[in-house]
Amino acid sequence: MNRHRYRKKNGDNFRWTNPRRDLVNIFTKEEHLSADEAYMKVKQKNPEIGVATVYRNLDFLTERGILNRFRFGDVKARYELRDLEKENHHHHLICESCGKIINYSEFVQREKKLINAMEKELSEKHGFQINSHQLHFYGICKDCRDK
Amino acid sequence: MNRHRYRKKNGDNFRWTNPRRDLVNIFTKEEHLSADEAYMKVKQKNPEIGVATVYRNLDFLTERGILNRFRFGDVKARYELRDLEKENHHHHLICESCGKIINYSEFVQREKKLINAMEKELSEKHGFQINSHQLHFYGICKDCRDK
DNA sequence: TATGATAATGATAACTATTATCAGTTAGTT
DNA sequence: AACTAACTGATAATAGTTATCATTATCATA
Repeated sequence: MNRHRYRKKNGDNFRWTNPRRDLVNIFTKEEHLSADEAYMKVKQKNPEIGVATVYRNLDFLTERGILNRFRFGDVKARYELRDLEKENHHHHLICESCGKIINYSEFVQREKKLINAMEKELSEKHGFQINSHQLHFYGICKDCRDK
Repeated sequence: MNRHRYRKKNGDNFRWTNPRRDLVNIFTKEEHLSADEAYMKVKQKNPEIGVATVYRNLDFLTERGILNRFRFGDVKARYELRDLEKENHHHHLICESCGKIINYSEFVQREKKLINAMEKELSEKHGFQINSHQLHFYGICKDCRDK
């Protein structure tokens, strides 16, 4: 009886551990952290934690659809909480000078129409099943321009 | 006299060397190569070449606007010749299963309108000077679905 | 055409981000 | 309480890239 409950609750027997909870908490406060940045943050709460655990759990959370993983111009991967509500759907402006990342959610409505049409045509034409899309703008942010 | 000619010809005194020529040639034949893949290819023509030279020149060519550098889901960077003519403007479908990259150029007209509008508004609102954009679709390609 | 200046190269060491291994720990189940 | 499997932290290993440095190649001028 409990067994079924448990199984039901978390699909394939994973455990909701402290490192996982901590990571998610951190990403509710700050976005676009890389693995090492996230590692620093968790360490403040739990100094015992190892890097490997952070990497493993960033993978874990990404696979489970809790985090999004991005690779902007940088070598290192960056993460953010997945936006479950459509209202939060957004894309990114990336500053090529300082690396700053800005979210924007303007145009989501207009974009959605186009994206839907594209997904339809592309899947028909290329037999490609589209799961997600990323629209990135690269350029120079205000601060860097002012300098 | 010669001096002026020379200076004029190649802005800040770079030299159009064999490794650079070879790399560009390779990318006219094949796209989306990573540094190590490109290295293998140039080596066939010039076995003396070193990896460092390849990395350096991929940077060089990217900075000079001759190549585009991308980072798809993968850690490694991939390159393609920059499309100078508008007709070649395209984006990418990336298979999350096998890593295959497909170019597509459908919707470029419709997209352009939206992108222009976005660039305008985003630059006004965020003071961000946009230099380029990338639109990537992630999903599963036909071959992988059929398996 | 010799020369001096400097751009570019190749070998290799160093570095950064990430992944694999493994023994020990923890949590959930019986 | 005992068993099992998930998870952890330490650490070694790997992959991709960058830095260093001595040598070579190229061009502009003497």
